[in-house]
Amino acid sequence: MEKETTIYDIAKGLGVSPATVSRALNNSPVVNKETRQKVFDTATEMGYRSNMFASNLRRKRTHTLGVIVPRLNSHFMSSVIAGMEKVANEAGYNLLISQSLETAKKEAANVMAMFNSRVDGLLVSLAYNTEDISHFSPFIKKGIPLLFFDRVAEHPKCTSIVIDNMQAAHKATSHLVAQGCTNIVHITGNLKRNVYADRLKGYKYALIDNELPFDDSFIISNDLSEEAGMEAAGEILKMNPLPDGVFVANDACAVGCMKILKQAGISIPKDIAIVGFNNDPVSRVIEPNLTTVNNPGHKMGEVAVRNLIIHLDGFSDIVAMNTITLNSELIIRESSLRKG
Amino acid sequence: MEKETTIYDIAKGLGVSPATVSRALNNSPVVNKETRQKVFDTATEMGYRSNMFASNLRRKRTHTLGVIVPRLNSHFMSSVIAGMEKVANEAGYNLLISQSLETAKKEAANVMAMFNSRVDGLLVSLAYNTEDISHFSPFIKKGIPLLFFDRVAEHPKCTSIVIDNMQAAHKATSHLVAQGCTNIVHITGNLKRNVYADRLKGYKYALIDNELPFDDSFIISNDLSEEAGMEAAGEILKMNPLPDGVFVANDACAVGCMKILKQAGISIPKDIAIVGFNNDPVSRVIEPNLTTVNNPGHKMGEVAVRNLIIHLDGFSDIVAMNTITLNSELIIRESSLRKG
DNA sequence: TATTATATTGAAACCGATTGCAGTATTTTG
DNA sequence: CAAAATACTGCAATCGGTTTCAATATAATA
Repeated sequence: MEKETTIYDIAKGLGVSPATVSRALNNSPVVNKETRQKVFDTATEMGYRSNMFASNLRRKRTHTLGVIVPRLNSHFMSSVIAGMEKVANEAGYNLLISQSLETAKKEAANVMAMFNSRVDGLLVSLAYNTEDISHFSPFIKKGIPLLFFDRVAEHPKCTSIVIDNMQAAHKATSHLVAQGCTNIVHITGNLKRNVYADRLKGYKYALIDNELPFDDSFIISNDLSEEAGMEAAGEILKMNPLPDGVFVANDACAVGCMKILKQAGISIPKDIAIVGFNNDPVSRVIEPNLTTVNNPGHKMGEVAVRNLIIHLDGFSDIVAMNTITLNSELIIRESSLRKG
Repeated sequence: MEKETTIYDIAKGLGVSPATVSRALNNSPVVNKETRQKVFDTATEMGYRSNMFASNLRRKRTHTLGVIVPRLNSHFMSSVIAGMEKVANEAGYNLLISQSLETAKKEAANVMAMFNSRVDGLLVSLAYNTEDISHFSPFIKKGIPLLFFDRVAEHPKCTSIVIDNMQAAHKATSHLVAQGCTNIVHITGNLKRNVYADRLKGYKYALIDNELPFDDSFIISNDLSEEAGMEAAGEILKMNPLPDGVFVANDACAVGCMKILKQAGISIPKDIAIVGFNNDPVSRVIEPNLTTVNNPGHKMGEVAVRNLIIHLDGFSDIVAMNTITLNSELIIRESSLRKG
């Protein structure tokens, strides 16, 4: 196990000082071009690699971004992460990723771990049951940039990256109405999370705008898992009269719901039209194919990291914009098409 | 932006030396229990957090594991990552994750990045077109543990975590035979990757063991995407006589294949029985539900990281086992059930 | 030619935790 | 009571870059 070469070795081998080597390796303009070239040459020759700890210790920058997500293994989230990784990698940043497994407790623990790892910035999508964001205060106090995406929290110092959930839900619901639905059930998650609260609002306003009654008893709230969707379908089947449309806040739950409805002999979309949310791969597999809202996860990840890095590199000391909204669009498939 | 507190601050505030503070914080047995308690108290009181760079610089350990995967946004891979994250987090390790996007070039770049980040160990699943593993030599030369999972490479110094792909494929194929199939097509990926080569072997030996002919023209090789599956279905439809079974090396491709076959009026499983691989969520959504091999991604991630950490913590200086094989099982669903 | 500006380099002090070695105080043993 | 063992604690070097400040050499200007 040979020893690591350091700038001191390079310096000795070249008869210059470590200071010069350091400057040369960092492309400092003050060092002579020939010297720099010589340094680079011997560096590669000796198999030198920079010791990031020494560097970080001195510079107090880690070039590492923390990411906390509820779960890694959903299509949407892994797309987000993929987008983040792409941009971060290109910009020379590392990603430290952890999952809260949907609990506020683990989220708080992860936040502290990230804090102790001294990440340069933190990207967060909140857990299902996070009540308040006081556990992020170490970051806010220290002025370390904190950025929320998808499941966001309001905070004057934090940027949020979202889609317009209300508008998307409005479109989805209006689409159902346009297809002739008048009794539309909405299945949603924890209303403390903006994404679900906003989708509910969009649903509600769409009904109102279309002069349909809004009825609390048409709202089913659960954890949006596939199993929960199956249970929700059971409830729907008991309703009298039977609803003729269902807008579900994610695709997994919509799929579970569809499975049971189909088993019960309901024809989709003829008896009940269904719209999901996220555009997960399953939405193009279930039969009939699921109408859904495309949630641009990959792009969201890219935008989030790019934004954070720009901020870190000091190019936008201006007032960081507080909310960035990405476009999403309704993808209409057979599960909701009752006309033409 | 208040200044960071260091062990020096704690030392000063307590009238002891930094050395004692360091030892106390690391639970060294030599320091007096009362002293230790006092150190811990003032540490929390002053809002101390350890500076990992200083510590890493001195100890030459990063407590960070590198992970390189082909893509993050597949169900299998995100499950693996989730499992890894769980174990790593519990053991106080960080995860540095990057994706090769299935190209050997980016894989090599990521390896170097990991090397320069001085990860304590590296976990890799190879890219689609990686030809040799010479780009890992910096790790091997330096004796930094390198562990492959799923898509592995043979190397005397590296541990591999896999499932028994050959056996799984053998079971899958034999199952098709047991269902009365005699003309079985196999759709596979790049045969340089063990997973696909082994699945092909399993398919082949199953045919032989069941006294069916093995025919090269029944092998379709592509990139296993859903689109590729659709194209493959086109080829299958042109075959004369029409095959009565298809074993596909992953679920996404199997799904694409099924879509086209169904469109063409083929009845699954009556005309053609189908088996996939991985047990992706789509396999329980497509109709008929897809028979597939359960690939325990989450567990694979857990085992990989646990193994690596045990190795790093020096508990298994013995001869590290070279291959760990996890169990997988065939999950039989309607897409292949022609009897009983 | 003397003076000033410019270019390039080096010495040494950091950054913050860890650890070998030595020192002191207290307790145990002979 | 002296000698030896035990229990803590502190000093100071170390890890490997970065950066301030001063020094020297060379070129430009008066």
